[in-house]
Amino acid sequence: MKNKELAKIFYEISDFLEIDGISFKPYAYKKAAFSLENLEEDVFDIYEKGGNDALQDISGVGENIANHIEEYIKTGKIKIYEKYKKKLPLKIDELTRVEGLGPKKIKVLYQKLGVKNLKDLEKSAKSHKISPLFGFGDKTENNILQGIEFQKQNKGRLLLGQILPIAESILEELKSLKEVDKISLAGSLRRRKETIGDVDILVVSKKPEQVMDFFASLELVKKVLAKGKTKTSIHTKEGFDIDLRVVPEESYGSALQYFTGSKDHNIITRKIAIEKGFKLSEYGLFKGNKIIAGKTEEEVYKALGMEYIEPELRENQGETEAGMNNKLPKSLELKDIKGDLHCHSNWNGGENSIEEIANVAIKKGYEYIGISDHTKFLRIENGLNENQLLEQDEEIKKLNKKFEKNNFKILHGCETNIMNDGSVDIKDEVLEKLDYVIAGIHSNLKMGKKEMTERLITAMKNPNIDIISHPTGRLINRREEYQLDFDRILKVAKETGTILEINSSPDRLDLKDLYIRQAKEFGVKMIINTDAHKINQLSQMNYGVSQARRGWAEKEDIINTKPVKELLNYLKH
DNA sequence: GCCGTTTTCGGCCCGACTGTTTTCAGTCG
Repeated sequence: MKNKELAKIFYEISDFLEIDGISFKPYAYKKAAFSLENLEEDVFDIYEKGGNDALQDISGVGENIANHIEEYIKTGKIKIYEKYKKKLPLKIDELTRVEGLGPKKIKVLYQKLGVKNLKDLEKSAKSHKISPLFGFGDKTENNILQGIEFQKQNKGRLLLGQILPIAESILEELKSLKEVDKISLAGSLRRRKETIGDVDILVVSKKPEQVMDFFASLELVKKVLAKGKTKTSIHTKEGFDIDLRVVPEESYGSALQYFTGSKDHNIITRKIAIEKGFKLSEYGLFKGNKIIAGKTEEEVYKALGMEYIEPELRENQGETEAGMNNKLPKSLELKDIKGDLHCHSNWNGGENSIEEIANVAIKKGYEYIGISDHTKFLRIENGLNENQLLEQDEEIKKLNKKFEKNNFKILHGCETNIMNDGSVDIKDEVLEKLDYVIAGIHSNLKMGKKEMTERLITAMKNPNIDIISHPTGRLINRREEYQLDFDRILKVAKETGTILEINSSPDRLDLKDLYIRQAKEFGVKMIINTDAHKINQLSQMNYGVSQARRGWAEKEDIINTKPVKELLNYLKH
């Protein structure tokens, strides 16, 4: 699929144009890149079927960009992109990822100091060459250094949401081979960790050579790093590695247990085995030379004297002890989710109508869906004002009549903005009329800890605010959480009956696993929402569910596992 | 460079905040 490659190029062209001080064109390229990125169909196929005209049917793609795409399909290159790369030989994506650095600052840094990449940037900042520049200062220099440090910590790890769909499609391809008897993902991907270093796949096969040959010739392979009978490693075009291992049938379970990890979990389980007079390895659980378990994970855990431990829990956070005392959480499943209360429609910046969203929700088997559009402070998302919210209410009432026969209900909410003082940007008398209210922080993210905590607490004390969206504001690999006294937040959430969101968006996953577990211990209720801005994002619910599982949450902790009547009981009004 | 119930040109990308300035440019959501 070349869509992502092309999107990346257009994003870069957009940055180049911005550096050149050209207005509006960068916006056009960004829009086209965004469309391509989210396109379901391969742009090559679209071109093959309908030519240049079909390309221009893609939203944000006109004559010029269609020509660029055509040029790329035919020659593998785009001239103006090559020209810019020569003129400004910069690692633009690397540099713009540093928070506070945009195209204009990058241009100055390149012209005055010859900064081309992150390494140059760090060198210049450390030797204090940046602060004397016009328009820069001590604080900017410091922020740059902090930004670089943050990026370094996250190096080489991609988001779960980027990798899982690719890995699952490879899994499907391999599964279709008749030589493959059993197959599973392993490693951090199977544990649904929020970021993934590389992908591990385990296979049982009597003809490993054929499986390895097939795997090494997959379309997404950029380079084969190693290829043998039991292990093949490849580097993908997407920039991550996949290891495929073939293991004997009789030790499939112990191998899966071993390669799923985590490392700390494995150390603990091996210690437990030794205490019981066994030896645990990827080849099986042994008593002396005799194998006593290994075919399935279940029998391995059972032989070790514990309940089966779900992969998401295997982080050495007390799961083995809980497993021996029958105290593991009852695992939450995607099918337990009965609705999604954080969805944006085309009334604000979203893409689809309320009716379209409702129809997808019905198809998913949901009992309800909540529409929670942005409100007026967020101009760029076309946030709604009081009057528009009331108009929207009328539309939803009409639609609800239509959907009565489906036993399905649309709930009307909104996602208000929490201002600096903890108030929100919609009047209480309108909030009162809605089924529920979500409130979130979208501005002034760098407040001090005390102020930020007070800001959120004031919002939670508002009797009209039911749910706090993405409570800690992090963007994985890109932005730190707000500074918050999270214990106080949990205390006030419990006191006020405020629900905390587990946002399923793969770059948020906010609350994170650790906080989910804390919230559960505090008795704070949570809700898993997708924050979908278009209908296909409604399918990202699985990421929120696996995050909740990693946080030991059970059905009773998550309010949208409840039917609509019970759900409404958890809200404040 | 794209787009159109404002339709082939003239809008689009607004407003707050930060860090730098001393009236504002750059960045972010």
